[in-house]
Amino acid sequence: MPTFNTSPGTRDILAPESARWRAFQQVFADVVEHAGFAHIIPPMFEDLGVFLRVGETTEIVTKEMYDFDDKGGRRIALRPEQTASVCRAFVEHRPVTPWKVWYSGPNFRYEKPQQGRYRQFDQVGVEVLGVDDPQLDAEIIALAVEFYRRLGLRGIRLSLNSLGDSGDRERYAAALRTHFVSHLDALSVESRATLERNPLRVLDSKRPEDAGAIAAAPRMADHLCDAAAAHFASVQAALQAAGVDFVIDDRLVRGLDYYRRTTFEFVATSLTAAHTAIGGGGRYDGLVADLGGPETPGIGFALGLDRTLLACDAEGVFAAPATVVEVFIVDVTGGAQAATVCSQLRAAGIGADRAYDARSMKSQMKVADRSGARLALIVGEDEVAKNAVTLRTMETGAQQLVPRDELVAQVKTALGR
RNA sequence: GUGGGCGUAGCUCAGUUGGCUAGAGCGCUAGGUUGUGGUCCUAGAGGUCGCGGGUUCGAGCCCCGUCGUCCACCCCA
Repeated sequence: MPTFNTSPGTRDILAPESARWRAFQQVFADVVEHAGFAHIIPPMFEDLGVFLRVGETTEIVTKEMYDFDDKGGRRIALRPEQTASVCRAFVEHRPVTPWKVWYSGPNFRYEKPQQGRYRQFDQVGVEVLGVDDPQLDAEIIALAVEFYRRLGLRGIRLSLNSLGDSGDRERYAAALRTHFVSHLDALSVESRATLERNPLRVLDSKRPEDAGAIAAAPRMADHLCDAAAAHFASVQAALQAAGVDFVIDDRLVRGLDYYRRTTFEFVATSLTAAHTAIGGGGRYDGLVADLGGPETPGIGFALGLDRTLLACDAEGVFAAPATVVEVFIVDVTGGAQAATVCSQLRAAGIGADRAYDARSMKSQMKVADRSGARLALIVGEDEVAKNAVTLRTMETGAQQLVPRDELVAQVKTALGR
């Protein structure tokens, strides 16, 4: 018999981790829905063209796209991120602005997997379309910070930068190219190749040999037009007013070509592996127009679920929630009693489970123990004869006989409800 | 895409210079206790040693390939 495993870069999320994922998404939904964001569920695949707008020099597009031809001859790609899909949805439905949406779900990139990097990876995020106001930039960032706070994460560093308007970005890229070309022999081979594709990305190099040339490179701050500089200053002022700590990092470029003006990134200081960036975002004021819509400003962020949970592990916070089974029914009279009691308790809103296959009491008690239930209900011949059940508190071993018609009430009392 | 480490039971791993029927702990099942879990004791089930070739009298061990996985680079969440 052939056997199968998950495809590379994918995995099964089993309990109790799966419950933790759900709790993570629930906390996020609570935070953003209280801030007026509506849920959007875009499709997991779209026409490849939607994602090509992300930028033709980004690696997401050039080598990581999970794409294929479908049976209708369409060129399809599994979404590598959700911002482009949200913008496509905006152009398709033309909702009134400001349009504030949040999402949660898997994305796909064809990469070589390693810790914190998967071919299918989950993100939660928000997008706002139709608002230029720098106060929104600050509010978006503060929203992410609030979410981290709700998880219990403390070791978060927020890096902030402005990439300027599209004209600024081009002028800066040209200045960088000139600078690095004149220092070509000081650059690593890899960075020389990066320079060909996208001079801004050279700033991201972590190679020690590049440090000198990067330190001497022109600064983005000197290439911002007045409007972009004023916007950036307002964002900083609003963040300070909101009490959000940040550090300006004018080497922060980020991987997506569509970013304009404000960009930011959250780094988990508790993580030591390669992937310490657990979330990021920024403005993408030209993206809606690139997708055939009207000129519409946009801003948003995406937070990586897997990596954020790794950070939670490193800090020992946001543990998986406890089991929902509160009562376990042990029935040594065949199992019919367990069926009745189980459905009675469940109908009363009490988490209940039972054993099967008429196993011995000892064996059923073991299962009860493993289930994590606080209470066991034991049904044997004696109890049936007395029209009662034995209620056992697992932690103490204390037992009492409870008449069947008082069962639900007594269980609730024992559970402290 | 590049480089390196590692693939032996459900899990974590031993396995000597290549040499009897491949082991341990945990977990699982059952019993010790025919009405009681978490501790303890006993027994049992469970493995084509990732897969395919090769070398050899003989391969879990050596060689080649392949797949998977982990780590780093690249890049990013």
